[in-house]
Amino acid sequence: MRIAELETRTGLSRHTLRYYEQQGLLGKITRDNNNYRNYPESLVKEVHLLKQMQTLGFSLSEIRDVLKGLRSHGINCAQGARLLGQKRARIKEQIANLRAASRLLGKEQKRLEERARQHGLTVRDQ
Amino acid sequence: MRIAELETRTGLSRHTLRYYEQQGLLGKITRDNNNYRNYPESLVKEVHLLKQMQTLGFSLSEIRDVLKGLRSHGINCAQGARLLGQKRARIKEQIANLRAASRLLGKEQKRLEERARQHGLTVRDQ
DNA sequence: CTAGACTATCGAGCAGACTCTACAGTCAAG
DNA sequence: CTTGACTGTAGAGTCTGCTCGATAGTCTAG
Repeated sequence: MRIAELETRTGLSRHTLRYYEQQGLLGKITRDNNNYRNYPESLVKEVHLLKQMQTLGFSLSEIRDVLKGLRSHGINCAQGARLLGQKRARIKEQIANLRAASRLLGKEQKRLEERARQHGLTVRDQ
Repeated sequence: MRIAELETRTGLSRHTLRYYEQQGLLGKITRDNNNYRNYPESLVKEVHLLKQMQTLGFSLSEIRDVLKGLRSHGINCAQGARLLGQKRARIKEQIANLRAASRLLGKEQKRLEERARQHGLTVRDQ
């Protein structure tokens, strides 16, 4: 597919897509005779994973490593698997962190709601 | 406490601490007669929360709002509580995302391990 | 053959979050 | 009273991750 399609299907701008390619995040993109990029179908999924990992706080270079691992069919499988294992461990940690933060914020939230009530104000959902 | 102590107790550099203050993340810091900052004990905890939230992908300005909310004793309690509620909602979303990502990576990890085995390689933990 | 849509490269610019350097005031110890 | 550790301000520089603009090649329709 061409860049316009990938653009609409991933929600990223062409600028960003080309930037990602340049940063080695998308692997080798083949070109047509006219020098236009020809993205493989599979990239849509990869880009979605990329975005997801990004919202989870992974840096582009970390994501590059993971995607590289996923693409390593035939070679470096063991290494790729190890890398994914590491990322999963980090994700597990993050979940624990999130739970802790949520608990803490929940406690503070309650406190503030209590105070608000004392001030005669009503707490409304936005 | 002075900046050196806060530095060691939070693991942030003095540069970063002053930067955070300048960005309004630490609230109003009082000064001694010599113009040295005098940080309250409570800041240690706040900075820890700050760091935690940051690893969770919150921006400094979002964190500023949350910390402001926590500090709003007496005023804006309702608003602070609402804000915390919003952040918690976002955290909940993130947990769901993380779970999904972990599942996905787990599947890929298995696949790669399988392939590695086929290639006669052993998967070792790092 | 030309207009318009699409594609390409290259380089500049920008926001966020630091990080560092230069220069100067404060203070306790010797 | 000086030295050295500590503190302060101000401003420049860095790195990441985009984002935009200029300029130019390609292709399809009329």
